[in-house]
Amino acid sequence: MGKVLKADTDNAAAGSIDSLLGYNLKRAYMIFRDDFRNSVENAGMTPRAMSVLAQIVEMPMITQSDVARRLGIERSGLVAIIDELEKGGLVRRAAVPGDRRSQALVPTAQGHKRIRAILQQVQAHEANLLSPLNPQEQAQLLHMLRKLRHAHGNDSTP
Amino acid sequence: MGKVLKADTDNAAAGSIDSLLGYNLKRAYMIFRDDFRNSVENAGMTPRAMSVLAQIVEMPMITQSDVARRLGIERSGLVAIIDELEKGGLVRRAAVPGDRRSQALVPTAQGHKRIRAILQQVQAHEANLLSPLNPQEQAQLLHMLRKLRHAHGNDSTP
DNA sequence: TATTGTTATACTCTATAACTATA
DNA sequence: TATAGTTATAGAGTATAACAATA
Repeated sequence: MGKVLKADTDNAAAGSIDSLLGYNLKRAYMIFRDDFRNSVENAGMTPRAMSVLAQIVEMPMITQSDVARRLGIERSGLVAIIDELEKGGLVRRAAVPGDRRSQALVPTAQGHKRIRAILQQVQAHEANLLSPLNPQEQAQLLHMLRKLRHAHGNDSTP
Repeated sequence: MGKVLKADTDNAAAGSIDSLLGYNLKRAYMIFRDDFRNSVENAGMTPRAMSVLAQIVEMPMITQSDVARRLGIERSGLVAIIDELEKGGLVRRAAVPGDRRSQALVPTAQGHKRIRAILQQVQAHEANLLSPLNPQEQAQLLHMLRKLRHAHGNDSTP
């Protein structure tokens, strides 16, 4: 057969799991997850709590339901995370004028400081993990993952 | 500020989780995992069982421990999976001449047939999921994920 | 001593379902 | 009736620790 796409003949038998994107996504994800566990998570912040805090800092006064939708997770799972963040003084629940059902989430000064520090730490770790790829490849990888995600909708189907 | 890497200014505030590779890897992985659940897994094959079967087909007479090492999972978790595959007539345990501790794993004719069918099915689904990326991008994505994985070692650190 | 397969166990993550108070 | 937050519960997925047989 003729010249197919280069990556297909890279290394592994086509028709094996090594040629499946899903499998390779999982393995790559595991590399990053494990590293996270050995660094940031030991400092008492789970990946989820981090993404939640980041979301709140990015959009102050966002409601819990909206955070859940944006991150593609369940509302119910958020409660404990917000509790924890609030207990740590990083976030507080505030009343929403005009809708007494909702709780708006506001980052504290400490929350701002904390997410900045964590993001820096994670970025440093990621730079390390990504060092096998050159800068162009790193940018491409990020670009394509984002493109995939946005093409499939930011929030999970309810 | 000057022109940085294109992907960095794509869409989201740099310094948010949307610019983290780990986060985007997870979200992309979730897209593929969810699709798998709604298709192949409903036909009675988990992602793990599939990767194990594929591995055995690719390397007949591989031992359980070696499968575990290659897939980056624990030996203990393999037992139930092999039991299941064996019960389904896709694989059988065989004695290893010269080492009575090991169990070599051999695919049956049915096992061959099954993994071929499943791989085809998964590839079709992946082609669909990947359609937002052009063929070159798809190849690049696969290439970089593989590169990452192999750079960080094929097996998880014990 | 180290390794293989195995079992039993525990833990993490996350989803589901049901409730309440609002709208 | 639908939505927000909450609670309790259950399930998947996976790791850890220990054990017997064998090297």
